[in-house]
Order: sequence, then C-alpha cells, then structure tokens
Amino acid sequence: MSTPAPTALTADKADRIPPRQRILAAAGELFYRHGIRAVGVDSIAEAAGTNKMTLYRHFASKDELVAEYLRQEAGKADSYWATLENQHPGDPLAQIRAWLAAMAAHVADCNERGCALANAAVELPEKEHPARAVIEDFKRRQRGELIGLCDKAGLTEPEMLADEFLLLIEGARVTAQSMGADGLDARLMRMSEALIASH
Amino acid sequence: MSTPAPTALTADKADRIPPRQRILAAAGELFYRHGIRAVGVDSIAEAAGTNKMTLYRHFASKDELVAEYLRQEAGKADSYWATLENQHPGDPLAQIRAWLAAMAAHVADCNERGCALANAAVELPEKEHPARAVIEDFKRRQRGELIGLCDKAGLTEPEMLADEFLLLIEGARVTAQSMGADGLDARLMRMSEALIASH
DNA sequence: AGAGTATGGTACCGATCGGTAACATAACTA
DNA sequence: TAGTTATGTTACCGATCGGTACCATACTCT
Repeated sequence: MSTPAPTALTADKADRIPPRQRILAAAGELFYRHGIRAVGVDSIAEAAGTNKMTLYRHFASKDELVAEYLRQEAGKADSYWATLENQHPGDPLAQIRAWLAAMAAHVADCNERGCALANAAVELPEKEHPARAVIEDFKRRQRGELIGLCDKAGLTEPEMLADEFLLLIEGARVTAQSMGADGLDARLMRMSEALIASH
Repeated sequence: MSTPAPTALTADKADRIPPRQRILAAAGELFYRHGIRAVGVDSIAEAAGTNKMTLYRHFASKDELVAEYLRQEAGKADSYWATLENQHPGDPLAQIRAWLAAMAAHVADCNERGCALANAAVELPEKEHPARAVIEDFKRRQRGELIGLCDKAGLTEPEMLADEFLLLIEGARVTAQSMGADGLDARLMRMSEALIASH
C-alpha cells in the first residue's frame, strides 16, 4: 500500500540508486536544459527526490556540483573515443567519419542544446570558477584525440584539420541554438568530407 | 562644495547623457562581461549612475532590457555591412575578406567573449523570452547579408559558403572562450582563404 | 512665475538565492 | 542488540532577486 508500484519511472527515493547519483543525474538534466545559473539547488534536490541537506552532504557547494556535473559530461565524451575504436578497429579514418556523423546527429537533434562544456564556458566567465579547469582540460583532451586520429589516418596537417573539424562542429552546435538545426547536419557532413578530401 | 569637480571620468549623473542611454550602456557592459543571468538590475542602475526606479521607468522589465541590449548589439553588427561597402565599394570579395578579418580580430581579442547574441541564446533557452526573437532575426539577417556578398562575388554555392563561414566564425568565437584564442585567428584566416579558393 | 514632467532617493515587497543547524529515522555493521 | 553512519525533514539564516510606492527635487516649457 505504501509503495504504489515499483514503476522505476520517477527518480523516487525508493529506488536503490544512491542519492549522490540521483542528485548528479537531476542536476545534469536541469543544468543542461535550463542553464546553470537558472537552476537553484532546491529544484535540483527536489528533482532528485531528496532535499538540500543531503545535497550539501555530497557536494561542498553549488559550484562544486557544477564542476562534478561537467566532469561527468566530459567523461561521457571521453569514453566515446574507445567506442569508436571498437566499432572501427584500426581504421582511424572511419573513426573520424563516425565521430563527425555522431556530432552531426547531435546537432540535428532538437532536444540537444549544444556542448554542455562549451555552454558552461559561456555562462561561467569567472576564471576562478572550479568549472573552468574542467572545461579547458576537456577541450584540450578532445583536440588531442582528434589530432591523433587525423595523424594516424595519414591526413596532412593533422592539427590544422582537427581544428577545422572542431570549429565547424562547435559552430554548428551553437548556431543550432539560435537558428535551428534545419539541414545543418547535412551541410556539416558535406563540409567535413570536403575537408577530408583536401587533406 | 557640493559638486566635487566635473571630472567627467565616472559616468556620473552630471553628464548630459540621458539616463536611458547610460542604463543601456552599463547593461551592455555588464551583461557581456559577466553573463545576463549573473547581473542584477541593482548593479546595472548603480553602474549607470542612477537607481532602479529610473531604470524601470524606461524598461518594462529586466527581460525587456535584455532584449533592448541585444537589439543594440545587433544594430552595431548590422551597420557594419554598410561600413564594408564604403571601404571596398563594388568589391564584394574584398568586403568578405574584410569581414572575415574583423571577425578573426574579434576572436583574437582577449577582452572579447564571443558573439553577444549567440551567448544570450545559450543563456536564455526559454522560447518565450523576448530576446529569442531578436537573436533569431539577427542571425537570419547576418546570414542573408553574407550570402548576398558571396553571390555578388560570383562564388559558387553562395549559401553553402556563407554557412561555412558562419559556422567557422561562430565555432572560433565560442572555442576561444574555453581554450583561449592562441593562434586561432591565423588559423581562421587560412581556413577562410581555403574555402574561398574552393568556391 | 507656474505647471507638468523627468529624475533621484529611500524604503519596502514577496520570493528566491546558496548554505546551515538541529533532530528524527532509517540502514548497515559489529 | 547496540552503535554507527547515511538519509530525510523542518526550520532557519543573511543576502539578493526582480519589481514598486511614495516623496522630494530638478528641469523644461509655456
């Protein structure tokens, strides 16, 4: 009678998921959807099916929670390189193409709101914010991985090419937020192929 | 004794500049530097050398002030196309190159924090916000102007090329916020020239 | 000079912000 | 079973949020 049904739909506290993970998941959703500064800790705790006190037992401050949220997002993106290697073992060019296609799909997805890390950089300009280090480290790693792939694929000027890809993708993700993603993914893939051909 | 000295250094109320302009100027500075949500109306009024009451006599709400701020920024960018036409009359390709160079300079400028309109789009995802219409209109106009120049310059696939430019620039401006602008402007110019050559 | 208007100053509103104290209740562990 | 730890609950803190009422100036225009 007490437990209505183990629906597992809502992130209710009855779930076996520990509160720290629930908080992080709820914060991720809200931060990404509405923006970091637009979301208060109260609403995060509520969405996580817990309360503010428990939140502050796991995170020293909102800023630290933000940093952890970004670490989580960075980790997801980082692990994707290994997935690509598994899908196209020993074929760096195919990995690059798959990565570009995945990015184009992100751009085309109406539910997406760009790169969480890049958005955070726009919203948190203070250099002292703990999130800044997370963002910069991630962007550096991402660039390094992509340069490595371009290099292994035997493409000329791998650094230049990787930067071209990154600028194009980043531009597309932010443009989609202000102009919509109408046909942007197809355009993105065409441009990418042209870049590959020219290297 | 009362007036210490007409220093004209601070944006003091003694200036002949009407409060509405002072408020808009102060809001522009603060919004761009620290982010829209990070700036309260009190601090805007104070920076403008006036008070909150006068601010609300000129702007119906903070959201409306934000929209007006973005209209102002859009207007500046819009008027730049005429400047380009004056500097290189009848030479659309030179105008494109000058525009690209100006954008690269923006990217390289450490005091810049990307496109004010694009940043606002990241910070204000709510579709009902009065700023959204301003942003979308501006981006559409910008794209139209650039397509027109590419077309008049006799470049092939002017729409495609304009989108390539826009994505590249937008990507560079947001990337500069998370990775610094280290050599990004030179890279940007090289990529732009390659794009022009291929069209 | 007088009337109307624009601005400044102050105090205030309810709501929310990030963050905490104190206490009760679980849950796990020895 | 006793003790410890993690979690939930409630109430609260000072500060700030966007927004407003009220009144005193100051300026402008007839």
